[in-house]
Amino acid sequence: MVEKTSAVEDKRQQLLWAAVRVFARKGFHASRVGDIAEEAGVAHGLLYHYFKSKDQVLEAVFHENWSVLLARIESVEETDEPAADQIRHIAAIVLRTWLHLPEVVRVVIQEFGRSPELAERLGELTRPIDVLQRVIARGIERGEFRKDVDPSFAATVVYGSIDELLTAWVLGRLPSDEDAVARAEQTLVEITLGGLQKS
Amino acid sequence: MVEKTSAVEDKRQQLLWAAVRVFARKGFHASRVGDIAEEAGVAHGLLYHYFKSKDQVLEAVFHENWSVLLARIESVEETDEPAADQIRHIAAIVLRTWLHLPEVVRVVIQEFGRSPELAERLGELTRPIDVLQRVIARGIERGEFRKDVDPSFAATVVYGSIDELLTAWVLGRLPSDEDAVARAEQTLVEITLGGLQKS
Amino acid sequence: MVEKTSAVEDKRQQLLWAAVRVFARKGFHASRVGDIAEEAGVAHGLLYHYFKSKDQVLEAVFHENWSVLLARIESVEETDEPAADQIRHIAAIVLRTWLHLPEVVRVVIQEFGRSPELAERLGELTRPIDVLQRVIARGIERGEFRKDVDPSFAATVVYGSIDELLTAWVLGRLPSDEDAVARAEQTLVEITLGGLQKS
Amino acid sequence: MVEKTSAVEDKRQQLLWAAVRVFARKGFHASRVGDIAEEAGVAHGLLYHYFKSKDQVLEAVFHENWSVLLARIESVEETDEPAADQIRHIAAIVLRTWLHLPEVVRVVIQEFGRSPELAERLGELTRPIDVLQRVIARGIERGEFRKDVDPSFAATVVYGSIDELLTAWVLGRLPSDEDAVARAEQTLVEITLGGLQKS
DNA sequence: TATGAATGAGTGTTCATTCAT
DNA sequence: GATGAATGAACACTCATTCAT
Repeated sequence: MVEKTSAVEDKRQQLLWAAVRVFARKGFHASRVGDIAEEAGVAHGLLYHYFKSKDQVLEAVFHENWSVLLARIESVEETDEPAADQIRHIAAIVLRTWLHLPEVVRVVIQEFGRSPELAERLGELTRPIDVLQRVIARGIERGEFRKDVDPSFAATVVYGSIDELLTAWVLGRLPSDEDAVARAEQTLVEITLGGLQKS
Repeated sequence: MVEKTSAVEDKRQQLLWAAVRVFARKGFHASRVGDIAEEAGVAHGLLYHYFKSKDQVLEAVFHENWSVLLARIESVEETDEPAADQIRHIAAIVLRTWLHLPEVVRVVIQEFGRSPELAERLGELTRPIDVLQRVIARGIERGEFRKDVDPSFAATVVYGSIDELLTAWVLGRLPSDEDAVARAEQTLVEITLGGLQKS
Repeated sequence: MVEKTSAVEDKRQQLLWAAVRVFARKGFHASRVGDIAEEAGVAHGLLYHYFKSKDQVLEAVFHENWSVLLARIESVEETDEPAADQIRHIAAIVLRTWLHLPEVVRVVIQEFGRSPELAERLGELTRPIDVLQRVIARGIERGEFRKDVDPSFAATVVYGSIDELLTAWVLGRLPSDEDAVARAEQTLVEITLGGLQKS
Repeated sequence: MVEKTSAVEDKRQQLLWAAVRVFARKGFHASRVGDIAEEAGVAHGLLYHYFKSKDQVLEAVFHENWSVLLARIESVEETDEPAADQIRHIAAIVLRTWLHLPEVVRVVIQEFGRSPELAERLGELTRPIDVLQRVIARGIERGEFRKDVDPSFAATVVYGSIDELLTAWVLGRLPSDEDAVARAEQTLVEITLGGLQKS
């Protein structure tokens, strides 16, 4: 019975992974439902057993990957580390996802970054920024950060840096091997927290 | 004759502006030719008098907006100001363009900043991020910036911050009146150059 | 064993009743196999254990309901009552079936009464209208009805009246409680016969 | 310019007539959009210039034919003829439509008669019954008809007779040449009124 | 029996593009 | 120039039917 259930879940997952790969390769709009089914090795009709529409597949790709990430990001908030370390951890969580699930990151970055309507419909997209904002606000309160900085601006800056790094990797503009990722994480935190200029 | 020409240019411009607004709202792929024509208040057939195809409209948006912005950004490189000021000016150019032409900024960032195909097709014109990278590299050479930071990473961080601010404005997540824009510009440069942490 | 068999019949009957209700509501063509199964509370695959196809379900509805009604109608023909009473009885049989099995009556009238293809496929079984026609013809022969009326026209008028009453009930245009049904039966016969009978 | 407008209307009308012919021949559900376009001699895409969907074509077929009929039926009410003549005229209007527009009648009878949902959506379908009901009610008031008959039942009987005659013609169950139509009209009124009128 | 996953032919609909006026 | 009717390739989606479990 366990096998039965998992077999069912398998097909859904197969389709979802196939969709991620196809979307990552050709973009959502250029991907046909048949491509996804073919990639998954099933008839295209089956896709409609598990998803209501092609759009819903994209949403599922998002929800079922992003929500995991979100949970992990939000758990960072509960630690009593210094704010700087919390930011470091959040950056690490997001950036390392690139190493495990590059296609997912590619799809999220390319499709959601390019469609404001879509991004708005899936409001959760911005929740990492909210976490960052709270972390920074607490850092300011505790005297760990400068008082003259607006937490919402600062959070936007940090998140934007993370997002842009992923974009650079997706587009192949920056090296993205394991080593480079580790260095990027380090540099990102150093710059946003310590600044570029000599102090 | 001047009037005649300018009248002609008017319709073309109307279509171009309409395209920018529509692309900004829905993304290029999800925008239909009919949407653009409707937004411009003309029949959709007219679009094909001025442009060869929908794709060509996007290219025109690119050439006739991006290149202007880019020229201004590149002109910053030629000054002999300190790198910090150059970065400040580049940020100011982009962010203030928001006040005049928010949709143009949005489309440029969204479509051109994230599409490998487009970049290829349009001949990989220089991107602002490249300008930033050169400015930072020169800042390091001249001893104005820390030596232990990779210019390409640093440029990504700065550019990402700008991008995310614009995104926040587009989506209404942050205030974007003239005052807020001025403060954002200030904060952005302060953080990326000086860091969040107390020094 | 009886129970076993009846349990089997139960599911088949459930499907058949469900089909009748769904057909009555949406018409045969617009009804999906899934609708029937859902209405019956079983998996749609089960339908194919009991019926070869969706078409066959309709045929079964026909054979297992229409023929019963028809047999009762035809039995009226065998009595030696006056034609007027025979018509009265036929109307009563059909209209009162409404009280017990409104959907069956509806489907029978709707689909079988109006579909040339079906009539052909099902071997053009005798229709109530034919019974009425014979009854009226005999009434004329026996001098009970006016001689100047074509029995086929007259039968059409009587049958049409019945049909339209049922339609009005199905659509809720006329009251259809037990009392109203009794009165309708009375009025229908009075009007159609009032004209047919010698005055 | 008149020609231009009429040419445009022509294509819409061409499609509408084509739809009527195709629906009459194969039934709505079995008719493909391509069939209609082919019958009209245009590309199938054009259908969507003039109609929102295949369903809407059916509705248009109905509205743009039935409403003409309705107007004529309702105009009968305004005359000060005896109720019997008014009924005679209403029957004549409907029955003679068969001679001019047999396919339209066929479609209305077969599709709307078989789909309660559709019939309900297009409530106007029943307005002839309402007219008949008012005519009969007035006939009773003026002492032209029996007082012991419910006008709504009586109207249903009369309308049902008309409807069933058309159905019989559509299905070829009764002769429907010009002569037969004239006789049917005569007989129908004789029978239904013979019963309604004081004897 | 009973389920519902799986199939795939069939079809409605969209939309970039063309073209007569 | 300007319009919007006309085209048709391309695609998403449905649903009757089959079949492994």
